[in-house]
Amino acid sequence: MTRPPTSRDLARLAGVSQATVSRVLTNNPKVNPETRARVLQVLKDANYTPNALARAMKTGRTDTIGVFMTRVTSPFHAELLDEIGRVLSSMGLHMILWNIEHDPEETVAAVLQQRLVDGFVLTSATYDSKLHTMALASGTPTVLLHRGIDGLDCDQVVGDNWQGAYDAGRYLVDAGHTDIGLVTLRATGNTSRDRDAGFRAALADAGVKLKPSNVITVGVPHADGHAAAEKLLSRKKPPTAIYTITDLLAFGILDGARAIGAHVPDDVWVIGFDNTDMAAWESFDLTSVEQPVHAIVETGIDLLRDRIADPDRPTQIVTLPCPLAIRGSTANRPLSAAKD
Amino acid sequence: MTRPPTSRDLARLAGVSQATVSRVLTNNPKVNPETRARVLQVLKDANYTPNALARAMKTGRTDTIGVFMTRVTSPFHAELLDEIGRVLSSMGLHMILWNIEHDPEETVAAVLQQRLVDGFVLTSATYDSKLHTMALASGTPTVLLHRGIDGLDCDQVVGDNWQGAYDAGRYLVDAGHTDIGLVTLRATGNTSRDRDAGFRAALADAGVKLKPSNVITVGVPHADGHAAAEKLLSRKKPPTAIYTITDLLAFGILDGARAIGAHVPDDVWVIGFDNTDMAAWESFDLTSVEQPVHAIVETGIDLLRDRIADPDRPTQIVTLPCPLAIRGSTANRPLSAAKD
DNA sequence: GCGAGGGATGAATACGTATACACTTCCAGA
DNA sequence: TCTGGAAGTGTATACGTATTCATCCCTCGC
Repeated sequence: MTRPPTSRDLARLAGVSQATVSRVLTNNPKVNPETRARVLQVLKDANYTPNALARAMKTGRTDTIGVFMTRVTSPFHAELLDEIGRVLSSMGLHMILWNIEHDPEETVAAVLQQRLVDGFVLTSATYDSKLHTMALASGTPTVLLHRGIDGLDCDQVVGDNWQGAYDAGRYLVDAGHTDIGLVTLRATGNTSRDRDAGFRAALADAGVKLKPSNVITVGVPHADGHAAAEKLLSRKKPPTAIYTITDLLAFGILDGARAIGAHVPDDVWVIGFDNTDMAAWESFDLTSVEQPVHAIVETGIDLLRDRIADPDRPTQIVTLPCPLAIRGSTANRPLSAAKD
Repeated sequence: MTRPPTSRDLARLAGVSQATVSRVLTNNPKVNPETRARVLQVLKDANYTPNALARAMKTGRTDTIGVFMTRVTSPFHAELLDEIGRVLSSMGLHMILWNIEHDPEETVAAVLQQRLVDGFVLTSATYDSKLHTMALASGTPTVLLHRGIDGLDCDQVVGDNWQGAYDAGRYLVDAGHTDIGLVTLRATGNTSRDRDAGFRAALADAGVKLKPSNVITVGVPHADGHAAAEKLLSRKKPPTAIYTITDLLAFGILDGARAIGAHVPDDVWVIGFDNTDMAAWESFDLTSVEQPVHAIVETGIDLLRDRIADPDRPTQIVTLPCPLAIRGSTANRPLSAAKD
């Protein structure tokens, strides 16, 4: 037959009622072992799979999680997405992926209310977006991963960006750097904000002044890091170290340095943020503050499942440490050399 | 009310039947303009969104496409995924993403029959996988993007990998190279096979011998390219050019070269395949055979929609050209130098 | 003035499953 | 012997929407 067989078709074949077939499918204990075996055999012979839509409509559960993300081509986001996919599938959950860069706001708004997922994962919460508000208002369980919103009554799992940035700053200061560059982003979310603020705090605490001319605010692409490095390093007296708030920008900075003949780390140290896989590549060999992607995702999905199971539980905000991964872009060297 | 309002609730509010509300929602012309306006107002006031599951169950269409993919963290795959997401969302379609690396075979098999998507996009078809066979057997419209299966009666859109590889080989030969390295993958799909075979054919046609010791078969990660380059370039008489079948491996090769002090392109030329965004980065500046990602995806999704609309139309196989993007990793230089 | 026909709407049903409820059988306990 | 209840199964219904069919009213043409 061209139409896929339904549980009713198979019930007839097995000589039982549709209800019994359904009970077998849901592992309902109230069914005679012999009957169960017979039905299972029929199901198997017919290569039957329950219609997920009908099941979802009846139970109200779709076993699907909606993920909102941006810039999938960015190395860190790709790793984050990969990890989310891994964890969800290990739990038997499907993933619907929405790229909020591509989807117009009204589309997203409609999607939120369609009840076609059991929960939402937001990875790119920003202060100037209403997405998280709308998601919460929809009544669908929601968790914020990677980026959080302070004070929002919503489960959140984020890295301790401020501390990670502080440690990076402290590390540079301790190595003797006093003329330090900061390539930063306009703070649209807590990540960029804290990665900026924590770093500044470390320098301030150490009494190292951050020259305004050493701070460059850019956009997200690699090319912007490239341009910033050229700008900073083509000065008469360029900074001896540059910290930036994403690995992607750091790669651009390394490239920019290469382009104008500045050597890393001899002429300038470079530190990124995210510790993506690529940071370990020979081309970059980048010191970077690590995002505990695995733990963030694992913890976040757990929180989401807990909330799906019990929507009224108190919200939980988890902050995970971001340790510094040291590599060749900041090879330690004598203090005097750094100051030179 | 805590439960989302249904069309029946709103029908009562508007003083019409549920059927009329439904007619308004589906833009059925057989409804009085005044009634339509009144209903629309009520819908808007209630901020109503139709239940996607119920609608899908009734119409048999979910407006969702299932995408099967691997290695999202690989630059090319990330670009492919991004493009697929862009195109689907521009058509108002949702995307369920399955990573066939993570999902066990039986999970995938079950998914294929659940009718929860209108169509499948397979981007990683391999000869030793049954995925494409199972997808076709499920009766759900399916298209193969990027990787194809020769002779399979299924819509396919692929790059002309063979020609692209041939052109790359020809380009090296024309530049005077005679001692050429090939870093290749075990041919699990048509891409790796053709990117290998086309290159070999170009050399053979030109009478340039490919030394067996110059051919290294590796795995997909960056590190494997790195290792291969070290192996090839640490010889007494290393090849003067290396071609490989993915950009990711090429990046590894560039890194490996850097690691042992070989200079690109003075000591060795390097050519990759995919022409990812990263190939243009200063660190790599990689000559690469371009995959027309945009055209592949756009064409592929069009084919898929056509097939959804008419399942019985003849299958179509589209092959798009893969031009060579030349960059600094193969800067042209005098022939004599190349031979030296 | 009357029937035909079209426009607008409501009532009823179906999609495929899960589940509350009713029913039968059979056995234990009085 | 009778009864209560458990085990197993079937019947009926609901999920929320789209759609067929029937109904009603109004207009138009004769």
